[in-house]
Amino acid sequence: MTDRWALAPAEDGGVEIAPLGPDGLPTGPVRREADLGEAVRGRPEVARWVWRSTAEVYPRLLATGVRVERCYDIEDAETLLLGHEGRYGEPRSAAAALARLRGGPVPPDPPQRAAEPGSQSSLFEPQAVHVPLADLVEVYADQQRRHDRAAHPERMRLLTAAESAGMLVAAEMNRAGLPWSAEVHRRVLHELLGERYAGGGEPRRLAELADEVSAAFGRRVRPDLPADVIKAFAQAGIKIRSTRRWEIESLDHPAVKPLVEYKKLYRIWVAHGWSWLQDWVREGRFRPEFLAGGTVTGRWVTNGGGGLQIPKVIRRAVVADPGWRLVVADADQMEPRVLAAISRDPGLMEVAGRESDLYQSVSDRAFSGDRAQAKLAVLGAVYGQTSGDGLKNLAALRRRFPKAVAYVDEAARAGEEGRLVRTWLGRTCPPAAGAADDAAEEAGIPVLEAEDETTGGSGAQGAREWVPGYASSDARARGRFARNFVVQGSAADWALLLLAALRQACSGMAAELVFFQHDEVIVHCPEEEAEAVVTAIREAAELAGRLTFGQTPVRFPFTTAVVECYADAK
DNA sequence: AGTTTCGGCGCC
DNA sequence: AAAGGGCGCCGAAACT
Repeated sequence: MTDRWALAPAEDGGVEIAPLGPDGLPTGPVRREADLGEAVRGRPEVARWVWRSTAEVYPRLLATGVRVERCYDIEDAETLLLGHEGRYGEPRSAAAALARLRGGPVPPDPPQRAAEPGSQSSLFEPQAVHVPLADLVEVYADQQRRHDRAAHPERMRLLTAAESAGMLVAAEMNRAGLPWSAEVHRRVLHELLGERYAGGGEPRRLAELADEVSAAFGRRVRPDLPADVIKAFAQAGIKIRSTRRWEIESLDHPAVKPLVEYKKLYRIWVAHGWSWLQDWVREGRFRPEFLAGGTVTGRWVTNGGGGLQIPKVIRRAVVADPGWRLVVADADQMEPRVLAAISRDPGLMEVAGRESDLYQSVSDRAFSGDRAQAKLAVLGAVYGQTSGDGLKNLAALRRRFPKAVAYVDEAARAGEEGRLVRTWLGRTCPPAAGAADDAAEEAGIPVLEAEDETTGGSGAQGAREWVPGYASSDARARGRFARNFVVQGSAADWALLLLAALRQACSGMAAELVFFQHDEVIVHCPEEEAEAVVTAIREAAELAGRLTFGQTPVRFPFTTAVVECYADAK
């Protein structure tokens, strides 16, 4: 069961396949077959399929009813390996990797295309450069050798395997879709926003709130225009820098209440209103296009429909099919648990070794029981808070959990200095653009930004004014980024292993993974499978912890809920 | 007229 | 009281 085979769809619609040996090179001749689905379906003994791009191949396999257990995505691995080697920005396509191997001219990557409502256009990547199987396997064999040269070869192998598994999960989720009741969604919209008026203008409730805002100012004000709102407050003798809610809310003015309410509802209307429903929900499913590893930290993104930003009130529209349930599972305090696992801070590991509320335990030890302060301190340490109560709390945290804080401090310092920063499994933070520039600026030397090639480098168009303190604030921003990167990214490493294990556990059931959001997963399953799924999630979480971080006392508990409606999960 | 950036806010 | 990390999305404003 250790068979690995390489696969490449041929340009004429057939498929090329070849068995691979331990070195990653073919052990037999490349075979051509007419049908992609049959080629895979007829070889259940293959334990891992090696291909250029999961997004190219797997949706087509799924469309013919074929699932695979494991794969290896060469272009994804190329991206991770290049990053690890400090070569961010080099073209990552298989064609480029092949050209580097052979010393030829390296082709730039084809441009990405945006998703369009209702289509799965970008999944098929028709613009990608075709690489024949005989060439593709050379790239693969070379990548195997490059894993050996990584800082931690075993972890790097786990990373590329895990992200390939994530891509299988993403493709399967894209196919399944999130169960969505358009009827419930419309009911929620009507309750919140009132009737729609003909002509596509604001619904009744928004129009009323806009009138209330205008009445409070004594003149016509459009609450959706920040410039208009700032001017209106200025005329009322109140200076504000922006119209952000936290800045508005503290003001003493009769317009505040309807304005804040307007902003909240306006957001629902424009981002998840009737036109969103029209664009993104088909046949009882919302299909955000999940993209594994879509961010530098390894978190996923969705392409289209704002799939990872579904407002809480709109989650009432996520409803299981009749007789089915949603198992909604949320990792408890994932980021501080991951920080415990990667920093090996004894105190934090002890706290994270229990399943009980981690923030409460931290507050008992360092914040005299004030959970809110403890949570603020932990998140501040992870996000790089630099002012306010955060600093005071950070000092308390540092006294009790010195290794944990030192770990993120060191990441921040490395980031500021432009050194490579990696997650636990080896995903590497891109070096900040202009790191060298900033070093120069700190020495007081004005620096020009990179010049636009199309201007021929003649003008001062790209010049940046030199401002005292500017460069160091930029460096600090890179520090915050790197500080967060090691925690958020290592959490993403762990989450990939979790998904892979959960997918494996569900493979014999009707249950399907339908949603994943950083530390939260939803499985859609027949009611009678729900308890088995809950168990599978718990076991997958612990397995992922061991696989990712090795021997560690840190636990990764989940809060799970078996519900018919997503909104009932919390 | 078409494209890019900005402001604001949703989620974690 | 004041504001730190990662994203996507929308309309308006600011550009070419």
